[in-house]
Amino acid sequence: MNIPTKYDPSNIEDKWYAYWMKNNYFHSEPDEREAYTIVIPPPNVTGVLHMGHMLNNTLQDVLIRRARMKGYNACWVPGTDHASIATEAKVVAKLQGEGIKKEDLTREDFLKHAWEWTHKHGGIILDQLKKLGASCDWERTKFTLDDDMYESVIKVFVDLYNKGKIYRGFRMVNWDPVAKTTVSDEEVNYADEAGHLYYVNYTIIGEEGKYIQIATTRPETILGDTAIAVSPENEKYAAFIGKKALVPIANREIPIIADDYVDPEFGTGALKITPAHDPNDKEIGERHHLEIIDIFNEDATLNSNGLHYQGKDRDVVKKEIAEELKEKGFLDKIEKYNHRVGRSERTNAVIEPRLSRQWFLKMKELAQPAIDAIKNEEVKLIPKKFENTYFHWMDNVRDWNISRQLWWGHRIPAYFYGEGENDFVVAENIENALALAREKSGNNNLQLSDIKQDEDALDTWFSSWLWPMSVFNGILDPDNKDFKYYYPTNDLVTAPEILFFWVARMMIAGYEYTGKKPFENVYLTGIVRDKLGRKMSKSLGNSPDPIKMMEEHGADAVRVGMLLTSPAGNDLPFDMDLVMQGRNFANKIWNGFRLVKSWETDAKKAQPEYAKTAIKWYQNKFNETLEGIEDDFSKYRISNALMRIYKLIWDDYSSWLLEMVKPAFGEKMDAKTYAQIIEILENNLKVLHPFMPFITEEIWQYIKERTPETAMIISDYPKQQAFDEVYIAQMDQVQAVISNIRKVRKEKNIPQKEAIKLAVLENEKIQDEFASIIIKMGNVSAIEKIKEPMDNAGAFRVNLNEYFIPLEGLVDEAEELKKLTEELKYTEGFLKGVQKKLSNERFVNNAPQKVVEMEKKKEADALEKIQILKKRLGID
RNA sequence: GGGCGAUUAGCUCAGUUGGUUCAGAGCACCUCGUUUACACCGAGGGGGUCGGGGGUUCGAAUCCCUCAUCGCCCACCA
Repeated sequence: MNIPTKYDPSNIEDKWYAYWMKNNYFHSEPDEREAYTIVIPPPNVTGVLHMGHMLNNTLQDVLIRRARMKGYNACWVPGTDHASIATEAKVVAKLQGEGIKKEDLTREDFLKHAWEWTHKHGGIILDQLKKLGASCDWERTKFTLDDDMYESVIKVFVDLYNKGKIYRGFRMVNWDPVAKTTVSDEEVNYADEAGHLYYVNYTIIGEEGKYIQIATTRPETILGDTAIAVSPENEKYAAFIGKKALVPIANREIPIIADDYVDPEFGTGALKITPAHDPNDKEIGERHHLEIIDIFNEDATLNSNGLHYQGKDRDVVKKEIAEELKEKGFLDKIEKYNHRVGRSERTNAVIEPRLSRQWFLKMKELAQPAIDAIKNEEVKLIPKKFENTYFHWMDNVRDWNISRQLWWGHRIPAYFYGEGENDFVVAENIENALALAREKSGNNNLQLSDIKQDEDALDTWFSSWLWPMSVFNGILDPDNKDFKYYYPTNDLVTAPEILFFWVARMMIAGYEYTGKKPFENVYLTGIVRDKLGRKMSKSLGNSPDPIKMMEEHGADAVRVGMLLTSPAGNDLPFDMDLVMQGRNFANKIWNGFRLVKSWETDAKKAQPEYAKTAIKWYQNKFNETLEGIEDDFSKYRISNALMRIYKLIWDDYSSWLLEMVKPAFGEKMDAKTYAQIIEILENNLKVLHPFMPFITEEIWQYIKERTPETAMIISDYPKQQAFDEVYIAQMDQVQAVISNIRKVRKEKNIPQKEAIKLAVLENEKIQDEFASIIIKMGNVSAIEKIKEPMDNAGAFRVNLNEYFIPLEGLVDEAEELKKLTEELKYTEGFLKGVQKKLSNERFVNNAPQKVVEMEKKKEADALEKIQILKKRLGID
């Protein structure tokens, strides 16, 4: 067999993914084992894989593969999200490129285009995940617009409506009067712009000659005023509260109210309230049940409420109305004033806040179980620091605006049968709606053609909040086998940005519909950034192409690169160097395997002492590491766990164990050692498999016979066994001795090939058991025990043992003395510190016994060391 | 403006209830090395008054106060 010196993942990775698929290892069906379930955060159906997905899905795959190997029935449900806003925007843009306007299409035609688009681009991202090695149960792939998923959403809407949780109300939207459309918050750019503050007097009814002065940047909205608000703490206006004022020009009477929102220090301390045209005014209006007067048309010209300004643009009106106010004596003064103005990203038009009728879900009560769940740790957020943010948001949760003015999505199942505000019913389908409508209206002559479904679609999150339930059909058929088996799921891996949009809402829905949490642990990843700390984005062009990266360096290398510096909740400063580190690691593993593979065995040969010792040590070390990894995983310190196995394989296994047991050149290895090394290698691979699935599966085939029932991916994870810490510590000493020998070799230019002698002062405490290791690794011809320090030798001390390497003619005595003197000086200083501590009564009395004992041992050791050093220096 | 969090080696980060191994890891860096797995390597090495200041304590990277700087979320003030 000819194994290349460099590991080449390019063919290997696809080969094994195909093999795993062929043998259906990813698929899960309920059985007697305990389930371990993850539902994927569904990516946009037409999206492409970016670095954020890479991180997120690598983590999920690590968790699922580990669970699978640990004997759980592991199920990772993949799927995609219809992403109404993003997808509809893409389809609209695509149609526009073809000269087709959305307004010219019927809903049905538009949706046809949208489905075409979805089928063309949909699911690409899922295929890309396969390249990464994601072991999803592809047979369970779901799309949020699948029929059953759609039905679940509608069922939930109807149910919540019937429970009185869903209502129609008004919401301030960002209205672009040029494009005549709403734009999302993300599409509004705020900037400071120069403007004016107008001081206007409103006369008070019944108080002859008295007026209340307000300051406003928008005098044109005066015609929509329905109140004047002052701070309840503001004594200046206390007498006016409850009275009425007259709106200038319009000559309407409006109440003077008290509201905490008003800052008594700003402007005049009195605020005109225009609920139809300002988000804050709207809220104040709701608190005080104020009238709403909308004065604008779609293009921001004034409507009939604008009186004689009807038909004129808002900016024109601003100037003209200021003039009129001035003429009539209402305008006190105009000040220059800079304020923040929002402009539409698309048209640069000044955004007009506009009231729009929307569907809302009442959140306050629904949210309570989700708050409690985090409080009593039924659901854990990892890292914990997000809990504060979570509570802050949940405690102040607002009603959820669940309608979107889009076609691509779940159409709101509300059916209108008349023009009245309440002439609608909510039902799963139009037939039920008709029956309900007849009942509600009392009109039995209503026909299907008389009722019209709401045009709007639901917010995408209104479908994804059901995801952990609906992927198992838990909404439509809560008693089904799958749902009962897999739900609640175990871990959720997602980004903190959607903690509220998604995670919190899934919890809300979970408790509302099952009474159970949807998942146990929420692992929140960070944002993948570039080296300069910038968020990776298309527009910056700083995001590497993950597919290309995996093709060039292997998915294993990329996975390692992603995980190496990604503690939970921290941003991940991505650097290609990390992938290189992953690639180098793969190569290291590969070559370690090549070495083992190259050894020939001799069944008649007895196991040498050094091999026996080395293997005993490694097995202890392995179990110590395994314990650490278990601990890391229990705390979701995934990168730490990876670092442990990285160091175990690179340092302990490759640099130490393999070198320790390596047979001399031209010699064969004893069969027992070889068999043990193979077992060790296999266990290493198993622990590594969740992180680097491909290379481990590849190497495994050379050391085990492969049948469909025995693949690395479904092998048993090593069980952690007891280990001897003392034995590990003893080997640490041995390794320190070997390092010191190498150091002396380096200083004195003695090549490793040249055997040296080693002497150790008789008082040594290290067992002879380890001598064979020192002899082999240090290329020592013999270890001699001596009674007196040796001259003309390279000397070093490990703990309280002093070693000498005879170096006739190579030793600079003056240099040696200097080193010894320095060491003595340091140790004496150390001793002084320890003794000072121990002579402090308060320390001895207050510190725990264990700590005091430790200090005493330090003191004794230091004293002994000082004696040794002094002896060497000839001081007695 | 309100809330939350951070600041430890050149970089990215550990450091679990204050006390063994408390100043660590990986990468980067420096020196030497083509020795029979690997130069995508080996061996050895240097590097931090734990952001500044003050306090509590026998003892502080760890607890408290304060200042500075930086992030995130929310509201973005007539």
